[in-house]
Amino acid sequence: MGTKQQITERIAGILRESKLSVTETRTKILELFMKSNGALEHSDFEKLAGQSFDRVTVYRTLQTFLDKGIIHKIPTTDTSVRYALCKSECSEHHHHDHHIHFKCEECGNTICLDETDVPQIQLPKGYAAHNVEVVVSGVCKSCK
Amino acid sequence: MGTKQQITERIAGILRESKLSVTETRTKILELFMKSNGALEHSDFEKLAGQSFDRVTVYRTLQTFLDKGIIHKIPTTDTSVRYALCKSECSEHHHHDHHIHFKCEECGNTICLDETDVPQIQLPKGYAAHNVEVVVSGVCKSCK
DNA sequence: GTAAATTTGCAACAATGTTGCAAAATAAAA
DNA sequence: TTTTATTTTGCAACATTGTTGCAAATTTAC
Repeated sequence: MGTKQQITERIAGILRESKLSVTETRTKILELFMKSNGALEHSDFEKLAGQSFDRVTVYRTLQTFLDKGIIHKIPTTDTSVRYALCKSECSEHHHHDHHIHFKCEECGNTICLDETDVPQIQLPKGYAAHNVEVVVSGVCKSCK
Repeated sequence: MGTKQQITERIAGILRESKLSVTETRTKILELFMKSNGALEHSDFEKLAGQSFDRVTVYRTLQTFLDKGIIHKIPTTDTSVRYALCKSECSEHHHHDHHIHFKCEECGNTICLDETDVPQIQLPKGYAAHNVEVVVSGVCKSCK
């Protein structure tokens, strides 16, 4: 994954590409996403960071990242909202979120299965599909 | 769909099958589900009913219906939780939620496409799938 | 280094979800 | 049908989560 220094550089690059100021909070939140290798929900940021972020700042930062296509949301059946890093093909104007999500019932982690494409769905006549979200739940590799 | 009388009878039947007391609130909430032909979220109940339910009662009623397999949740990317009626094959111990959900971007409605099966997903090695949720968003029949 | 623009943190608020408990409604028993 | 036991409801109080305005601090551009 590279040295601390390299990661910080990479993060600064991502932010500049999206025309965002490189701030401490944004850098730390992106770091958490890179380290976590899974989806994070709002409450994770205040815990994981060790230090405490301001709640409002986290909300605003996540919204900004969403707007710029740096992260995407993952559907859940509860009230939590989960976010994950987008791959490089995503941009502010075009989201290629063509992978499925896997939620492990053991460890609770949600991860993006980037190699697994979402299937074609044959809808009834009269329906037009713009986006397909797939969330599989079960037991993940590590918990098996 | 039958007369008001018939519907009330059918609802009472559903409740008794699940060993639940037949109460006014439960009956009205099930009526709303049957009328709506789509998914409902919590705030809908207080609005749709004309009268106002107690918030706590609605929460508890929905939780009870979930436990008994009368309704199921639908994943969303926001903090709202959406519920829809289960078909007859569902029970307290076994959920056959093998249909996909469609969310219309025009009217905002979410409906169950009961005829459309959930596709088989080929997961990477080491992952075991227990449940697959599919939510398609786009434009529905009525809004086209 | 200074000025302009952006971001942050606080305070205050709004919305949503939860728990305990007494009153009311429903079901079961007599 | 009336009485008793069980379940459900509604209220109050609280906890959690998300939002907005604005002044202070930070970052960027000059």
